[in-house]
Amino acid sequence: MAKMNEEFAFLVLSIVAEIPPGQVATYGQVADLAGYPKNSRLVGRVLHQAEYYGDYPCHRVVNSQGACAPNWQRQPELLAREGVGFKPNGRVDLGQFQWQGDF
DNA sequence: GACATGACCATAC
DNA sequence: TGTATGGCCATGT
Repeated sequence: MAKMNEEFAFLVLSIVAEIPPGQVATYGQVADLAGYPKNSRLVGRVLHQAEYYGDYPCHRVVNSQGACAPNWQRQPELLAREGVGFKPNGRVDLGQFQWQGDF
């Protein structure tokens, strides 16, 4: 498919690709950087299709709670491999690993 | 074309 | 602090 605004998708993917290893970004953050602070849902949409668009570190994007995709078991594993630490509750420590690359 | 769903976020109580 | 509600937009049926 990939019929959504490629502009938005490209921005999101570009931002995701700019996330350094060992760090993560939230959907809202990526959406804001992409210029659509309200379209955080579309970020998830794009990320879901990210592999369709190409190879992007979509696993470095988590929700506001620092939790990974509900049905994506691979994500925490990839993040852990990147060096991202997880809390006992299974969520990423945003206060320590959230990407601050654009502020 | 309309309805329901979703890898969500922000606000309100 | 935790739950509840509204809003945004694309996708699939």
